[in-house]
Amino acid sequence: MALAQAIMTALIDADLSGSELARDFSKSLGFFWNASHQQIYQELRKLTEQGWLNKREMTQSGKPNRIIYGLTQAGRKALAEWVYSATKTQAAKDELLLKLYNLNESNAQHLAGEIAVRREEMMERLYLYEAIRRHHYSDPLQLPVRHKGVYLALSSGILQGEQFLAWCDQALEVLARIDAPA
Amino acid sequence: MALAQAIMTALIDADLSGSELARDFSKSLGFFWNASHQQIYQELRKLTEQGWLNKREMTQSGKPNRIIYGLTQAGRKALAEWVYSATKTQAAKDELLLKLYNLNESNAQHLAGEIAVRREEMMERLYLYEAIRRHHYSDPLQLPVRHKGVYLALSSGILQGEQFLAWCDQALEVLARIDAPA
DNA sequence: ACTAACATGTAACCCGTTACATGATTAT
DNA sequence: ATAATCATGTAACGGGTTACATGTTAGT
Repeated sequence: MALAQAIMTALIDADLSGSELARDFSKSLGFFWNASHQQIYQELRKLTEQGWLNKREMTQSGKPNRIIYGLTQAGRKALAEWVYSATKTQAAKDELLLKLYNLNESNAQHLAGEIAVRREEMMERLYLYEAIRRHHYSDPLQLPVRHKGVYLALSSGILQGEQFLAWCDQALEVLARIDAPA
Repeated sequence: MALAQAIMTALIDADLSGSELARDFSKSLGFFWNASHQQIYQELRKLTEQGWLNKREMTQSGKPNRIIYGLTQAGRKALAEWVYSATKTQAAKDELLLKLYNLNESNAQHLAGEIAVRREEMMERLYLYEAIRRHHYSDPLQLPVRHKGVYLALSSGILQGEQFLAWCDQALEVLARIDAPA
């Protein structure tokens, strides 16, 4: 949908190689935007051809050479303009909700188990988010403007996560009251 | 991802035509699972070939004939088994969060406007959810088991929506404090 | 030498979206 | 008659996922 802009956004502050980008997309920015390394390499080629990124090879001792990508002036301009374009959204799809539509006495405990696992995973993710917030965004009012935006995105993740925990608790309570079949 | 199961789930209680399914997928179940009519017709064909759905033509006075689909025994069995399979999740992708990573003095008011619009849309959606809850799920403890699952899915939507409103308020406050460039 | 990990890719497939097509009925 | 709507589709395209491919370096 907007992988190009996601990559360019990741390159605002620092030039990165494909593998570094892939790693970032499974962390920070990746909390809100997933991308596999295959997608990333393909998009990097397109963006370079388009003149929005430039690349340079970096010889490393002890590692294969990396190709470092950076935003061109044209790239920064395109990214800044994109902010004003129509904003696309892709709603989440979670098979768990669909499965709940199929709830019955037999599968209630199984679904409760799935929810319990999800709850744990979200707890871990929230610890991570909170750690980032504490270390980098403890005083939101003092942040430079752009970082306030990043802080809001992080906030969104934290609020969503907390809401999810509350929902899990409610769901587990409901499911626990359903008697197994005779 | 699981369009087949989404369609079968919609057919648990009642046999429906393609167009009715398409309408449902822009309402109730569709709150959690989007699908266009093109997808639905294609999937209906596959599911019928597979023996999970049967179809019958219904002559209507005053409308073109509709083809009504219903679950077969094999279909119900497959759906019940699917509940125990690995649960896939597709995280939401919202360009708005990405755009916030690009926040600056110039675009802050534009982004605030976008968030205000989103807030309104979510308010409307929440009114709808709440209306459904009041009319059909006012006493969750007394619901038949399967409907308790549906109620939990609805609950999830409501909690998510309320969380989103809270986030919008927070974001609008932060953005309002950013001074426009000279 | 051999294995594991790193870095960069290519190819095939699936699914969802957009655009287009067809026939039938109702309203004007 | 004609336009608008309903119902059911088909075709082309694009993005994402999965699987596979290749070369390099570090560790043993």
